[in-house]
Amino acid sequence: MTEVIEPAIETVTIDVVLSALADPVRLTLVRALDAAGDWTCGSDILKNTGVTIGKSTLSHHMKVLRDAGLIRTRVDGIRRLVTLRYDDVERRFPGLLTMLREHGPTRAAVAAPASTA
Amino acid sequence: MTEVIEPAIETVTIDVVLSALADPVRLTLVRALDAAGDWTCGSDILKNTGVTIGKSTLSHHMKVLRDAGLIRTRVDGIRRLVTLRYDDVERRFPGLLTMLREHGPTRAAVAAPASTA
DNA sequence: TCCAATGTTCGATCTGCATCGTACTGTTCA
DNA sequence: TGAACAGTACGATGCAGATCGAACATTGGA
Repeated sequence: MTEVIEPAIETVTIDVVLSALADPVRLTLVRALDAAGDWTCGSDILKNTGVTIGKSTLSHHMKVLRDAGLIRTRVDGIRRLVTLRYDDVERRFPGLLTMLREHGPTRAAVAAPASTA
Repeated sequence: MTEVIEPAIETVTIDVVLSALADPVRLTLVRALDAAGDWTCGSDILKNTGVTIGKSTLSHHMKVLRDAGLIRTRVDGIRRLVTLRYDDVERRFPGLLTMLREHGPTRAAVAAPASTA
């Protein structure tokens, strides 16, 4: 039940949030966490999203998202469960996550793996 | 009165917008254009913001912002006047520009140029 | 006790992009 | 005509960050 340290939402600046969301992989992760709507572990996210990156890279991205105040991490036995800090983020940046939700993933990002070629 | 080509706001994706806003210089430019609220030329923006970059770099940033649907450019004699596509952007990404406006520039970004050193 | 699974940390590498300088275009004005 | 000005285009450079692999820590089972 140990909580991993995270910044208070009031201290998070929009500059950091925008930088965190500017990366396509991280954007995919955030959308996946939003869709899941519940505590999810890293390896499951990789399976669900189909993103093919190493676990060290995933760990790096998670840290960026955590430092940006976007996700919360909880230790549960062998794994780290993460979830979107939806309420916190919506309180500080109203409409931001809603925007991501309504403007779904870009076609290219979705159709990329199994194309007709 | 020639208008420089710009993307239709409906074709602009949030991925591109987030990438455009992730750069601190471009964020400063957007805020400056928002504060100006009117057609402004590039060299004036540099003066007003105190940003110290070459004109070719400024031109590059303007192109990124234009391609992201955030600004509009108009040719006026010897100079290019730019303005924020406020209504367009607010229509497609409600709350985004409001968010930038309310969450003003980070302290570090403001105090940087004229320090005590 | 040992092993497999999940993540983190750290160093190395590689790529994308911000920046610069130069050359060039187009415009205004003397 | 030519000079000055505003901006673009392009190639080169440097740096930040995305990625990887290996080593390590921790936990849960067999």
